[in-house]
Amino acid sequence: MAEASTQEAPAASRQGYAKSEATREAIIAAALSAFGRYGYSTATTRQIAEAAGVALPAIAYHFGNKEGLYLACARDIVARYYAQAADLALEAGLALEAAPPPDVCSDYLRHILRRLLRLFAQDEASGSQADFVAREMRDRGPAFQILYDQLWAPGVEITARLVAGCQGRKAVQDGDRAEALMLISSLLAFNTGRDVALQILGRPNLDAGALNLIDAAIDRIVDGVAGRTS
Amino acid sequence: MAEASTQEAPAASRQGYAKSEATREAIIAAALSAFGRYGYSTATTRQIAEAAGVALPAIAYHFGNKEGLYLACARDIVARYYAQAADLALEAGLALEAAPPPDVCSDYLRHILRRLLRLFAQDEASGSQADFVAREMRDRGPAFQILYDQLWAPGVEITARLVAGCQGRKAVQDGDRAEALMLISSLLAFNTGRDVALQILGRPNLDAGALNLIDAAIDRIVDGVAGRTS
DNA sequence: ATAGATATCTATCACTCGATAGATTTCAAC
DNA sequence: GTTGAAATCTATCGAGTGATAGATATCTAT
Repeated sequence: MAEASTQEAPAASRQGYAKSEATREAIIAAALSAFGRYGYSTATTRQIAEAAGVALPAIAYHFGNKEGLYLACARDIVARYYAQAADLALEAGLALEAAPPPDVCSDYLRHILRRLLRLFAQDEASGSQADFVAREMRDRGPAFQILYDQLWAPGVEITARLVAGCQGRKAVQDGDRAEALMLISSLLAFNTGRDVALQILGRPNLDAGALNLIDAAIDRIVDGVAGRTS
Repeated sequence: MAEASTQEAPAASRQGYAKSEATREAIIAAALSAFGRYGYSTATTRQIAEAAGVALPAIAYHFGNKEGLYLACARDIVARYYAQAADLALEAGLALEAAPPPDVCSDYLRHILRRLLRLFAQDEASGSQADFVAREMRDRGPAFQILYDQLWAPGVEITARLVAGCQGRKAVQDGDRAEALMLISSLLAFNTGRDVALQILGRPNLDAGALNLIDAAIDRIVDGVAGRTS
């Protein structure tokens, strides 16, 4: 038995089945989808194993137990995120050091929110990841601290700094954080509540037309935050 | 056995234990809290029975089964809502018939959103109800259709009509519905995500000061929707 | 008081869950 | 080839779930 429960993959394999790493990734992909859709306690390990095309004990072998798999998913999300969206956040963070004028800040804010919307509405995989994170922020599971510390809190803080910048301030106040939370939360209507949103908008899916519609809504809301007439 | 599974309470009791109705209400209260906090499949009937101070089979007796209890909770929420918040919605609906000027519409919008915020942030009971509804809108459980048809869709539509009115239009467009969804969803940050919001705002609870902070954020966002400089 | 419907309880069933013991297969090193 | 570690599987366990059978307690009508 390779002790894989706490952190790492069972070491660089020089023996055993060749597809070990592929199995690991298949399990994580299936788990992300299942946990994102059904939550930690409702998603079952059998369900995940079947979706991944492996037998049940493969999960225990690679991740120790259900919670280990859940944590592995969280770490995977964080890693993917840093390889995917960190560039924009970093750029905005650097730009903010120079205390840019309000219109630059509101442009950044618009860009970040649009990017976030597409992250939510995008392909199945990204949607699952966003679902996973959003769910964890609500129903504090075992991965809460990881995702809060490494994704949610930094994301809200950057957004809050942009909100403050929109109003010509450099220091972030609690009101900015409240607005940042509300901005991000407003986009969750199209992630978490995608089906309901589609039903209300009377559309079969979030196509380009729907995204444009929502982009326009983002623009108006950001205008309000920035105190500007559209 | 009184067949109570599908709809009604076991008829006006003229025999049997006197506290029957009180038991029923205690179970519903406990169930609302448990379902709101943990969701349909994670909340257990034993947990609910214990919290209600009754034995397990009391649930089956009064509500048929777990799903029956869940549906009874949903109907209870709808009933409470109509007795509680329908006045404001009705008033706004009536006022809208007269195609009021934008500033009147945005005032209504502000009032409704503030009321909604307090509904979310209020006492334990109201919070549980809001949790229940929000959860059902995401994780379509057995009560989805009831709550969608009787609460969510009408609420979004009224909000969308106010958004349209803010922009001087009487006819509701899809963009208005998108904005309405986002406005409501933004408030969910303080219901669904209450703990995270408190942590980010660095406050122990949603007291008057916090509410004022959020009210100000609502004002700015509504200003944006109305296309008005604050 | 007592009969009968109503309401509640104790005890238990069948099932699903996460976990794991133990057999089996794969693959690189020799 | 043979060997041994790594990876995967089949089969099963104990705990917890929703449900229910059947006994018991309560209250109203007579």
